[in-house]
This record gives sequence, C-alpha cells and structure tokens, in this order.
Amino acid sequence: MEKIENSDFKQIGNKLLSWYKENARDLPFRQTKNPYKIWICEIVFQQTRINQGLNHYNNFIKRFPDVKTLAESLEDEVLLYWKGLGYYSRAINIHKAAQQIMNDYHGAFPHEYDEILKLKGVGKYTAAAVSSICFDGKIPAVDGNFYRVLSRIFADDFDISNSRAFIYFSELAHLILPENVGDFNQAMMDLGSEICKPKNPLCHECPLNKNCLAFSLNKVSEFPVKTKKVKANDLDLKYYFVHRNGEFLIQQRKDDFIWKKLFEFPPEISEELIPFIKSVKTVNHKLTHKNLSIEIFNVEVDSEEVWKDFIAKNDFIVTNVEDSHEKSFPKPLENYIENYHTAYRIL
DNA sequence: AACACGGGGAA
DNA sequence: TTCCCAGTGTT
Repeated sequence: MEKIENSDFKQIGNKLLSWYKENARDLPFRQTKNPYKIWICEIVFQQTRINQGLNHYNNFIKRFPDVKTLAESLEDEVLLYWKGLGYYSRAINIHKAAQQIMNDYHGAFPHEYDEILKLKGVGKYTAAAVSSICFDGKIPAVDGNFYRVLSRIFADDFDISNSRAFIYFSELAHLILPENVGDFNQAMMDLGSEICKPKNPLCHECPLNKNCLAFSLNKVSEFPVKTKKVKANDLDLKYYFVHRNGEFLIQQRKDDFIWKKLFEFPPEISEELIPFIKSVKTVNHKLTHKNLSIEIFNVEVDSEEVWKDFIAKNDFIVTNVEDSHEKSFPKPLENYIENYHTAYRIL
C-alpha cells in the first residue's frame, strides 16, 4: 500500500464514477430508485449471476409490483416465482418482510439503514445497497465484488473467508468513497462483473489500473486471498413416484433443510404398494455443497382400490403434470416430472 | 466463528 | 472438476 499516496485515494472513487457513467450495464432496475424494486433485485441477485436471475426478477416484479401485493399473496405463489433460483429461504423471507413493512411501517419502505436491516432476509449488504441507492445513505454495499476489487487495488492479502472481511473491506471502501455512494456501489458491481473479473480480468481496459497496486506489481491473480475451502458432502435421497392415470402424489417439505417449502414425492411408501414398483431411476444432481444421488422408484398403481386406499391413509396431495406447474419443485424432481410427461404423452 | 443453503456459467 | 456469483440466518 506504500506505493499509493493518500491523496490518490479520493480520486479512485471518482474515476470509478466517471467510468460508470459511460459503461453502466443496462439493467431493468437501473432506471429506478423505487426501494421495493431495488430491494427485490438485491435479494434475487444474492449469490446469483445477472443472466441467471433476470427473468425471475422481471416475472416477480410483474406479478408482485409492490409491497402490498406481495404481502397479501400466498407464500406458495411467491415460492412458485422463485422456482429454479435456489436459496429458497430468500423467497420465504421476502414474503415475511413485505408483511413486516405493511405491519410495522404502514406499507412505506423504511428509509433508515438500521430500520431496513430489521427486515427478514436483509443483511448488512442489502441494507447498505437499498439505503445508498434509494435514500442517499453513505454506506458501502460490500459484496464479493468489493472484496475482489479492493484487495487488488491495495494488493491486500486479508483473507476474504475471514468473518471480519466485511468490516475490514468496509473500512477500505471508505478510503475511496465518493459523494454519490449509490452510484459508487453499483459501479463496483459493474466493474467487478465486467472488468475486474475473478478469472482473466481485463486490466488493460480498467479505469483504475493506474491506481491498482496489484496490477503495478503484476500480481493481480494473487488477489483476493481466500483460504477457506468448501467441502461437498454426499447426500442420498429416496423418492417414490406413485402414479395412476396421469396423477401422482406429492407433499410439501419443511423449512428446516434443503429446498425449504418446496414440493417433493413421497420419501417412503407402505407395504401394499411395493408390488407396484415398476422400475427405479437414479438421478445425480450436483449442488454447491452437496453431491445428491436421488433414487426415484416408479410406482404405477394398477389397482384403483389400492390407489384410493393409499391416498385415504396418507396426507399426500394428488396432482398431475399440468397442475404441478403451479407448484415449486426442486430442479431434479421438476426434470423427472417433465420426462414423465413426455413418456406419458407417447402412451 | 463456522456452517448451511441452489443453481448455473465460465475456465 | 473447481470456482464463484448484487449474502443471510442459524448454531
């Protein structure tokens, strides 16, 4: 850090703003300071690439255009609009937070950082982003982009997997913070996404390369430093696809494990259904922290009597392919249903 | 402080 | 394969 004079720090933020003015990405939530829309987009794009979440964001805003609409909707429909996005507690929390805003703030989105922070699913990053973008709050919205950009500018080897990284890089951000923090925060996202990328950063196009210590040392690839390794565990699941005449059985998951509140097939069946097992298919599904192996037993119940008896004795929901589109399933189960649909149409 | 939580895209 | 993305909640 000794190679950069203190007087240079302030101009870095302003140079970034100048670059952003010309190179900002054209995104649907860039033309607004509506706190509802900014809040939703911040939640949608947590740990999610823009291209991956863009359709979800647009569909979500179209169906739930304001806090009141969202608060008065059913949780299952909110989850339906979240289908395929992952991290489903975000959808559950976003729904609860909308009701919080209706109940605790009379439907008016809170302006203060400390109040925004009280909303379910809103942490320090999101509170800072909404506060700065919508209400001129002077708080850096420190995310993965901040870690990467700042660690390179200052050639700082502070471990970003350390719990104190957020505090550490917040203080670093304050060194270069310009007046317009809202634009600054968004500019850091665009720079981190388009220029200062994790792999193969475009340093020759970077507006800050003259201020970047890592670049001047030719050590950009050494930053950020991250020591913590995420281990993927194996998880074996077993499901029974119990069906008859195009109908099949499902139930809703709890909110205490993966796929919170999503729908799934029965994880077990009683003795009388075992003779109807026709085949079994193993589906491998890779998640960030888990390697799933899902055994799905195809149980075609030829007997109407057994079918009705089993339904009467259990709490399972009877559905079909068409109706199941109104429910949110984990990705591998959704794929299975689609394959079943294709096969069933051929029959 | 450490861990759990989805899914997809890039290298 | 491995990494990582506009992070937060729980223990």
